[in-house]
Amino acid sequence: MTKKLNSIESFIPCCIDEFTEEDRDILVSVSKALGNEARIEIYNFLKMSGVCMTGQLVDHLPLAQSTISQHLSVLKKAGVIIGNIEGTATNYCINQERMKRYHQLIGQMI
Amino acid sequence: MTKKLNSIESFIPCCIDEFTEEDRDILVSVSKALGNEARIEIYNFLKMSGVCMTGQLVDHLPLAQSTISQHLSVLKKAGVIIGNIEGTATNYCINQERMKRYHQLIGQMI
DNA sequence: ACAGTTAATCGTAATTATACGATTAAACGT
DNA sequence: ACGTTTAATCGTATAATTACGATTAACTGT
Repeated sequence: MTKKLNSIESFIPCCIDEFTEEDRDILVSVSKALGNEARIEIYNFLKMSGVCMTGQLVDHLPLAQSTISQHLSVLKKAGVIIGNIEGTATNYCINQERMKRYHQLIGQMI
Repeated sequence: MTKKLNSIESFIPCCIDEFTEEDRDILVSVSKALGNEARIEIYNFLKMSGVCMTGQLVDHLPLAQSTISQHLSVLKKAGVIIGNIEGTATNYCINQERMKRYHQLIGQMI
């Protein structure tokens, strides 16, 4: 008898574990955001520079401006980075809190 | 002047950072492997049970046996889990070493 | 008001991921 | 030897991701 579900939406975690729905969401979304070479590179560049504008990333990476903007959007949606609009530019920086939480959750998984 | 590269293969990290090529690879591949709800669920189930067979996961998750086998393959390729063939069954467990290293790398990123 | 700068969004093509059922392969029990 | 059990692999459909150029939107400076 095979299962019919085409998605994982209906997961009811049957085993008692220490993760809330929100924890799971952080784990999946942050992992997904970090699971790409360009985004890891963006993250590290951001970490080194503290804060930087999209333009600097465009200069640094061999990718189109629109592609980098898309990657920044993914990182932002996952809460990994924060963007502050300053005039015509946008300054990005790492969301330390979110990353600390992610680090903690990975720690709990070991 | 737009860039022509269609991939990120040729990245030469221009900023001095503490990550080796291998570190980056661990970060990307483990993140990618964990960036999926079904695989997080598999991971947690594996963590709770210590060791388990594919069959137990098939019973636990609302997914086809082939799909779960595919997810296990992704986790295995990323080094997140280890599979031991025992007769007709395969016993999976978490690769503690790999996860510890990943945890450490995430820590370095904060 | 208007040209310039910066980044986001749109439209789209190509690739990769996710899911399934069916089949195959390997080891076990009788 | 033969059927059973268990998990991997194959073939394939659909969805999501990744990349691009073009366009749009918003703020600056003159």
